[in-house]
Amino acid sequence: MDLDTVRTFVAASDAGQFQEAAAELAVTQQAVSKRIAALERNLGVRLFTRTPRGAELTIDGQAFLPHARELLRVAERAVASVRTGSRPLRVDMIASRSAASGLMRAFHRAQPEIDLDVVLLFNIETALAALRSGAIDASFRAVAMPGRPLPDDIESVRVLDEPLQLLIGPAHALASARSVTLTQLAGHRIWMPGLVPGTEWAAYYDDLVAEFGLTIEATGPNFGSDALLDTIADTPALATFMGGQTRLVWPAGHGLRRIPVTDPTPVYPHSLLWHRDNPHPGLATLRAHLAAAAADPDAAGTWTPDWAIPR
Amino acid sequence: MDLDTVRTFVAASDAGQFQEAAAELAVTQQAVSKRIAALERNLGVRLFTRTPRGAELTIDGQAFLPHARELLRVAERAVASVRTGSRPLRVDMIASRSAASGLMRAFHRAQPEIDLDVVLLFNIETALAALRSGAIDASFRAVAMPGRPLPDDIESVRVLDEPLQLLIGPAHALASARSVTLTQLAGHRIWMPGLVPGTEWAAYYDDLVAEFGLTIEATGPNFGSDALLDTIADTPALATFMGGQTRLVWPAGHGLRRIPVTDPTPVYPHSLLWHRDNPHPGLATLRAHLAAAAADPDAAGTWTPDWAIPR
DNA sequence: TACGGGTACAAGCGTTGGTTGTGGCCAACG
DNA sequence: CGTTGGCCACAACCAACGCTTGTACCCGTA
Repeated sequence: MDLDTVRTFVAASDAGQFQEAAAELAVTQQAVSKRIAALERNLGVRLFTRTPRGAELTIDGQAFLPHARELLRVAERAVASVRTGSRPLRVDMIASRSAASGLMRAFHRAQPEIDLDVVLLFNIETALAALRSGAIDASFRAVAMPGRPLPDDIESVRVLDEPLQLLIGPAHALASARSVTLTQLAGHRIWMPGLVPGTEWAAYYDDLVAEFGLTIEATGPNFGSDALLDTIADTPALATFMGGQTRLVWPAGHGLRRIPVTDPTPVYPHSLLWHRDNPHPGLATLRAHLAAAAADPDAAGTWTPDWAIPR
Repeated sequence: MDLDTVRTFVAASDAGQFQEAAAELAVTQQAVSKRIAALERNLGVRLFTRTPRGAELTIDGQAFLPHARELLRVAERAVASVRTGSRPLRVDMIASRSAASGLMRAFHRAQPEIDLDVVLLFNIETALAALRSGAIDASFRAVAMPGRPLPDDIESVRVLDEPLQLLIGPAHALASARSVTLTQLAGHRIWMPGLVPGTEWAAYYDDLVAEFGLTIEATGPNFGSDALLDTIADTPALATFMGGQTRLVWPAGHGLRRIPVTDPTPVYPHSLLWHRDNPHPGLATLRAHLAAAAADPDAAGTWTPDWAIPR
C-alpha cells in the first residue's frame, strides 16, 4: 500500500468528488480514478459509489476512512522524528525498563504536546558524542567516564536514585525474608544475563561485586525478561537484581518475590545530561519538569559507585 | 512513502543485515539496498551504518524504528477494517456526539481486545438495509419505520434514554432558571442547524414541535458545533437542544449554560439493533455488555415520540 | 435536446523498481 | 600476509506500473 494512494482516498472523501481531489493533489482526475480503483482492488472492497455528481463513501469506505487518516498522522510523525530542525525531543536512556522510562512517561503525561522519541545508546561515551553532535537532546545516564569528570560543554542534574531489589523464586532460601543486607548475599548466586562489557550496568555490578564480595554471573545471552523471570522462579538457588520502581507485567502463578536490600541499599543514580548549547525548546521544559518532580533522595544508607556523577 | 519500503526497513533492522531481510521478503539483497537508499533519500537522513558484517541502525534509524512499526500496525488495522469475514465489529450510530458514542467508549474500555469501527449512516432505512446485508453488525437507533414495526429478522433492545437539555448563552432570558418546562419554551427561538429531512433527528423534533407548539428553526447548514456554540453564546434570543450526557470540549469564557428541561423531559431513546443471524462474535459480547450496563431508566415524566422502538 | 459536470476506459510513454552481474570492503583464518 | 567468506553498493537491463492526453458515457437540468 502506498501512502500517496491513502492520501488520495482521504482527499477524495473530503472533497466528495475525484476532480476536486485531483486539483488539490495536482494530478489529473484520471490519476485519482486509477489510484482509487487500485486501492479498491487491493482491499477487495468498493470504497466509493460513483454518481454523476461525484463520489460518496460506501459503508466500507466510511469504516476505512478513520484508519486512513490515522495512517497519515502516524506517517507524518514518523517523518518528523528524523526531520532536521524542529524534530521531537530525542532522549537516550540506559534501558527501556529503567526508572528513566517512568520519568519520561510522567513527563509525557504532564506535557503531552511535546513530541518525544526514546533511543537506547550503547554507553556513556556514545551518549556524550551524540549529545555533542546534536543527534540526541538529552540522556539519562549514571556515570562520567571512569575516573574522569564530565566535559565542560555537558551539563547534568541528578534526577532519581533507583533502589535495587532482589528478585527470587518461592523456593529460594531467602524467600521468606522481609529484607536482606548486601553482606547476607555473599555466596548466593546472582544471575544478570545480558550484561554487556563496556556498558554502565556492567561497570556498576563490577564495582558492587568488588566492594561486597558478591558472586554475580553475567554469563549467557539475554533471552528477554520473560525467560529471565521463568528461570528465576523455577531455580531455587538463583536470584537477580531489579530496579525497585520497575513496573513490569507480573507473571501470574510464579510466586516471584521482591525483597528489599538494605545496609546499604544499592541504588542506581540517574542523572539527566544535556549539551550546554542545545536550543531545543522541549529540553528546557523537560529540565523544569524534572527539577520540580525530583524529590531529593536520602543518600544515607545507600550505595552508589564512586564514579557516579555527583549530585 | 511506500509501506513496502517501511516493512523493508523494519525487516532489515530486525535482521541486522540486508541479506537476511531480503530473504524474508523474498527479494534480492540489491532490492533491499535500493529500497533503504530510497527511504534514506526521501527522509534526508542516514538510517543504517553499513558494516562488512551487516547494517546497524543510526540514532536517526533508532528514532524512526518505533514510528515505522506503528505505521505497519495501523496499516494492518486499516486493511482489517474492510476485510470480509472476521473484520472488526462495525457499529452504526445516529451521530458521533450522541450518547451511543459514550456507550461504545465504555464498551471499548471494558473489552479493549474487540476491534471496533463506527460508521454514521443516513437514517433507519439505510441502517436496516446495512444490517440485513451484513455491511454493519449493529446500529444505535431510536425508531422503526414511521408507523411500522421492525422487520422480523431485526432484533432490538432499548439501551439508553438520553435526556435533552437546553443550551443558552448568558444573556438569554432563561439564563438564570434552574430548570424549564417544555411549555415554557413556547415562543422562544430554538435553533437546530443541520437537521436533515429524512433523518430521525428531524422526525424527532417535528414531533416535539407538533406536540408542544415550539418554534424550532432548522434552517442553515451546520458549520460545526464550535460555530453553533459561538452563536448561541452571543445571541440572547437563541437556544438549542443538546444531549444531556454529551461531553464536549466546553469553550472557555463563553458563559454558556445548560438548563434541564422538565414536565416532561424530552429524552431520545437509543436502542441497539442487530440482525438475528449475524454471527460476529463481538456482537454477543456487546449485547451482554449493554444488558449488564444499561440501567433501566425511569419512563415517568419523560417524553419520546410514539414511533420509538418500544422497550 | 443540448449542455455541464462528473467518472471510466484506452493508448502512449516516461519513470520507477525489480533482477542479474560485478566490484569493493573488512574480518577471520591458515 | 595472502586468501577466503560474507556483506553491501553500483551498473546495466527490462518489465511493469502510473501518469497524461484524448474520448466516451452517464445523468440532472435548463
